Amino acid sequence: MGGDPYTQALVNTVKNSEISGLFNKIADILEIKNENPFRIRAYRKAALNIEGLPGDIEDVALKGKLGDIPGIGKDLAGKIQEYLSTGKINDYEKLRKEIPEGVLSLMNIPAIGPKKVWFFYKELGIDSLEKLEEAAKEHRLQKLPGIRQKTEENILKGIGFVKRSKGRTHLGIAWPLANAIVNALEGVDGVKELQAAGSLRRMKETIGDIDILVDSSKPDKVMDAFVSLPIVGEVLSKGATKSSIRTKDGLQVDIRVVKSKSWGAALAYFTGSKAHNIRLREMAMKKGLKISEYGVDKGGKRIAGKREEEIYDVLGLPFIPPEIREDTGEVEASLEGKLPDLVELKDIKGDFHLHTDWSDGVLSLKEMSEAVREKGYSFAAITDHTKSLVVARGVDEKRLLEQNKEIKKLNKKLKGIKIISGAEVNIMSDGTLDVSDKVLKELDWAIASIHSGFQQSKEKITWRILQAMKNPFIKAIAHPSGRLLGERDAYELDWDAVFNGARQTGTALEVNAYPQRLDINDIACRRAKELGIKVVINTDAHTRDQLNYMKLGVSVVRRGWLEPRDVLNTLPLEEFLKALRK
DNA sequence: GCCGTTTTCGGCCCGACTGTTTTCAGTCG
Repeated sequence: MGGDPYTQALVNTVKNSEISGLFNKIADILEIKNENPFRIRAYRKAALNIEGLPGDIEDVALKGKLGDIPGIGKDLAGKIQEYLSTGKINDYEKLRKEIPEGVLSLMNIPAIGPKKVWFFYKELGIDSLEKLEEAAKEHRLQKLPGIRQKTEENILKGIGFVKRSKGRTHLGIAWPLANAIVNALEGVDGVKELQAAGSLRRMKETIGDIDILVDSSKPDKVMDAFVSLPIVGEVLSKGATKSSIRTKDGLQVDIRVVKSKSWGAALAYFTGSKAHNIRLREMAMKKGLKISEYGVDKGGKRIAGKREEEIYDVLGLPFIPPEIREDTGEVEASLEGKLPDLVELKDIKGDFHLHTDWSDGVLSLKEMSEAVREKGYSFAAITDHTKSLVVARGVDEKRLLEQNKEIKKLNKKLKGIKIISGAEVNIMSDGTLDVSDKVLKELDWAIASIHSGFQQSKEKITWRILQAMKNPFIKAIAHPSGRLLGERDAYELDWDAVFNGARQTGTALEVNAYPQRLDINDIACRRAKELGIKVVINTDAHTRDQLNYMKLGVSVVRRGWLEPRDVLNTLPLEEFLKALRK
């Protein structure tokens, strides 16, 4: 395993999240114990920075560079070292004896924070979700001062939410929903501007909740319209400038109304990431400026805030696109004038992973071809499943050659679009492909992917992929990690070997834009770019609507800092085909 | 517990909303 930061991030950030998890737990306990809030914040900040570290913390520790991580001083560096060498942090072991694990877990319930957790534990000995639920149902909480019916109800609701919570929602669901909300509120009286912010605007692959920001002279109208939307399942709060609802599907949506003069500052603030905002605020402080969600102040005077660009302007920074606001080097790049010229949807000239009714797709060859032409692309590849994928009615070699002929005929008739005949070839569990070279040779484009044997060893699966890469007709590996967000983890893979293989054989890696896949992910994209490996963004569409997923794929590579030259889809056809010569 | 071209000590972000109060504490982002 090499020491490259991005590969490490992909395969081995286990220690990072273990340590950041422990620091957060320490912070929770200190909070419950009502300790110095700044000490608590120090732990939280350190946890955030460790979680967002682009490499393995063990490597950083080996180089003696722990102190270089923002928020890590002598004490916390010592605790990290202690954990890496002994697997434990002694101080934490002491703290957890004071506050049982079950008590800590109550912090996850909405409406419950450190004060109530401690209060319930101290007064009623409540140390688990179940005990709290029982106490609330028996109205025993109401016997305590400051707790009445409403609080008890909210606690029960919160427990219910935690119990059925499915965790984060993927972009494929959140993105259209946010758009629908924005569209529905656009026409409300007094609304000047309206936009989704938060992790959704940064296009993270999964999001916790949706944040909508509104510039309106009549906030009450916005609030009324918002809580009356048909998607609303429950109104969590409704105020003059801030409201929250939970949709019928359980997704929380927050809305916030600001004045025009604060629009830009609020947009920056609510877009985040938190780590990025902290960096900006720190820079501002050094310049004697103060950034808040309302604007930028200098000596108590407001000097910026109306437009988001102004926030970066006053700091002397070029505008940083939302997708890379993660404090993983974008501030430095901006300072040095080295921000990437990120790929845009309009740069995409084709889609190279499409299914038709020859296998498990819905559209005919002709319908799919016309659908891609409508998307404004000048070329596309049909890549139906091959024979061993029986569940998807994979095509055998004979049918594949027939389809190839059909496509040639179709190309003569169709105007404004060039269809490339291809296939999504199965990588069998023994590393062979289920289509012969003789047939692959007839195709313009073949991608290979794993659809079976997910449980094999890391070495075996890696080897299978490397075998496929060595085949001169395989131009790209489709959905390389095999993960399905919220459903299935990625199979185990030696990513160093996969990246090396891709580089040596000139094989591209796919960014599959299917919302459950988004595979390879943003971090891997950044790694690929560093190594000069090309990526190709494909929708894997089986229907007309799914062609729209391209937007999600583009957002993945944008988060991975990719520029048009890093992405095969941006090339004109001739150059595309030339780039494929292995 | 961290940090430093104002500082090695004394700062460190705070406003909105709810539910309980009768002027405010707790939670959240």
